[in-house]
Amino acid sequence: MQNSFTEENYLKIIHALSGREGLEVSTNALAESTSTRAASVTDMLRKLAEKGLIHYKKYQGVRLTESGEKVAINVIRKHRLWEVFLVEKLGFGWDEVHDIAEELEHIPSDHLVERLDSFLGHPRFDPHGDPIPDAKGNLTEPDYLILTDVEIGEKVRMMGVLDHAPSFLQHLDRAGITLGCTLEIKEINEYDKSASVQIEDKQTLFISLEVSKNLLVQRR
Amino acid sequence: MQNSFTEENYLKIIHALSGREGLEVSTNALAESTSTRAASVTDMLRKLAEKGLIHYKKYQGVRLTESGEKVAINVIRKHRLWEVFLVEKLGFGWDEVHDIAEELEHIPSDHLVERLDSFLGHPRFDPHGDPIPDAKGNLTEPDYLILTDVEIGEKVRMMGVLDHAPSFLQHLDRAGITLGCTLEIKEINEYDKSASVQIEDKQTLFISLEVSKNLLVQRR
DNA sequence: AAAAAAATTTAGATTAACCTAAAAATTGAT
DNA sequence: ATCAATTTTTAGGTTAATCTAAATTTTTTT
Ligand SMILES: [Mn+2]
Ligand SMILES: [Mn+2]
Ligand SMILES: [Mn+2]
Ligand SMILES: [Mn+2]
Repeated sequence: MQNSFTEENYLKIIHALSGREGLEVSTNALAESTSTRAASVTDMLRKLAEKGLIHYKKYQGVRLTESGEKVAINVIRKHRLWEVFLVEKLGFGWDEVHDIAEELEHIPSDHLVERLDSFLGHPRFDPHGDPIPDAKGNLTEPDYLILTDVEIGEKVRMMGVLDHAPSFLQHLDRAGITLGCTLEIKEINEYDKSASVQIEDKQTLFISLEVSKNLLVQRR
Repeated sequence: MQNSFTEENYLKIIHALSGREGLEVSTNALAESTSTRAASVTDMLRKLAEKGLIHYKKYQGVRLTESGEKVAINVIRKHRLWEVFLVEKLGFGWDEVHDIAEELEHIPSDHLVERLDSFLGHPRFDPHGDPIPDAKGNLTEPDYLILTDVEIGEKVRMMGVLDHAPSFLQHLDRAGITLGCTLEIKEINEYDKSASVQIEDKQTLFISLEVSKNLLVQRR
């Protein structure tokens, strides 16, 4: 039996919320992320458990089974490949692609995904810096740091974002902060923890703590 | 309110069945084409009528309203553009793309369709020779002839197919009959109405009446 | 113009994915 | 360890899209 659109969304969200350690995910957290009520989540969990896609015992939270993990990673692979397509081939901005990819990720042909992957040149990362699982389902999260963990004086390379909201991405565009650019922390303001950051050895500007918390970077 | 996947399929099928004269379509014909039962069709017709997408009076068959026609043509536009993408960019065969396009045609972003159209270079026809409606919803069916209407000795160009079944398309591939190729009717067999046809001034082969009935061609 | 056949609609159910309100289980705070 | 707060589940409903079986309308044949 095929998994529905809705089931795939649940699996993807369970994957995201359980993090790399595969922690248990709570009913309420899922209700929040799926924009449904806890009672509806319970219904769906029973169904997913019956299909062998999650481990579920009442009141104990859920984890993906191997088979559920496989489905989730495949959906993530499709989501991220389609985002690359939209940005690289169709010229969309990185702030415009999430909702469209949210639909495209449920198109079911394996043949399609593999051809799309070739057409795009087997990209390793999506337009937000997130890694793209390979055809076998291997997904390795690179361990970047968050900008708030960088010391004054350090030069880092911008590698990804934690928040994918269009408004955040547009804010970065206006500041000239793009994937791969160089950032150097000049100073950190005691009062509000905002940072003065030099971008690409050019202009220096203030970055709020809110923004710093959502920027993934790499030492260099 | 948005139209569901199912509603879009009904509208597209009503469009196809009512032909260019916009004839009434019967409940049974729709049940056949949608692979559902007549009772289910009746339910859906009531809904589509309430939304103003079809003209419907009990026992009288249906026609699309202007608004329904617009939706149907937009779905057809998306279907055919995605088919061009799959063949031209991803390298699929013309026999492989229909089912995938059947899913992609329901992805809702207008912005996406217009960018896809540009990316593909505003193609006028899909891989099966079917015309692609423009962004304003204009769809002009070229008036091709069916191969059975061509006289002995005439040279024609192959412009499209009436049957889109993979098995038929593969049969044409094996015979070397592709879109745009030249065909000359050498003779017609009295017994079974099969035709001897010369393809691209090269090999001559027999084509059954069944095949001839599904080939659209143009005099030249 | 009946009667028979065919097409269509209505009636009454089912399934997936949701909901609200109430009950039960777990957690956490004294 | 007990009680209150929080979380989760159960109970009972709704809506969209389907179904079968029965009723009704239209069409065709005699
Ligand atoms: Mn996204
Ligand atoms: Mn992304
Ligand atoms: Mn098709
Ligand atoms: Mn086509």
